[in-house]
Amino acid sequence: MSLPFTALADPTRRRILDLLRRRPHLAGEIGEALGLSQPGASKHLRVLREAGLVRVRREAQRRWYELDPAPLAEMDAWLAPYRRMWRESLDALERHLDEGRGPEEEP
Amino acid sequence: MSLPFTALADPTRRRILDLLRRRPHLAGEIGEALGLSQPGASKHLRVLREAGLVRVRREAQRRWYELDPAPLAEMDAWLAPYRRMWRESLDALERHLDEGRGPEEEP
DNA sequence: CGTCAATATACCGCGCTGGTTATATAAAGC
DNA sequence: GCTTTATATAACCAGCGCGGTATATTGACG
Repeated sequence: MSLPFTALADPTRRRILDLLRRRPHLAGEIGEALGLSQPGASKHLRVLREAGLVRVRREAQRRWYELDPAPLAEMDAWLAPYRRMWRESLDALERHLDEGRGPEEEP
Repeated sequence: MSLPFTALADPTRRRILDLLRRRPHLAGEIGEALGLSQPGASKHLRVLREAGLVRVRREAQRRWYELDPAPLAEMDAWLAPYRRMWRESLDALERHLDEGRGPEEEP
């Protein structure tokens, strides 16, 4: 359960997922899009693969990487009980705004 | 924006947040509850503080730590565009089940 | 003021990570 | 079969992260 959290700790890997969210990509495309060395991209993709966040489809020498969002659902499940809490904060802010005053500091 | 992701990459820090979700805790309570050395707990709490995930209230020598869920909302915002995707997978699974067959492998 | 209690910081060792360069693998094309 | 193309792995290195022990800080209390 911990794997997706550690995989997403790296901003480069989050950018990779943001790419794959639009459409599947070749490993090479990903590296080029993010300005990575070829082995650098390959290593990040391995981490994402082992976290179950991407799947690979072979086509000759090429590797099509595509997103598998299932582990993100686990993260979402972890977040769920907290969601209530920040909703409450936002609601309080809205009530404050409804009173006709902004949330600025008192002078 | 990256700070909450790296803060949550560590399972011990996620457990700390799970504690704080119920009620505020003293630093010492947290360390004891998780079987950490006192400085170990203190360091994790610092990381969470710098990520904006916890606030501290001083009371004599004691420090009450309480959750601030706001940065989790940022993570949730990052997750949002993916949510649609795993929902689709779940829907497909449900349709499959509705057809009267489980999702097991074909023999 | 000295001591105790609660927490934070300094420092250290080590394993993991992210990045690189060099090399291996695998398929395609000639 | 050799070369090119696409990707993966190996080997190496710098640096960070997390764990611990030792020490500093801060406030309460006598």
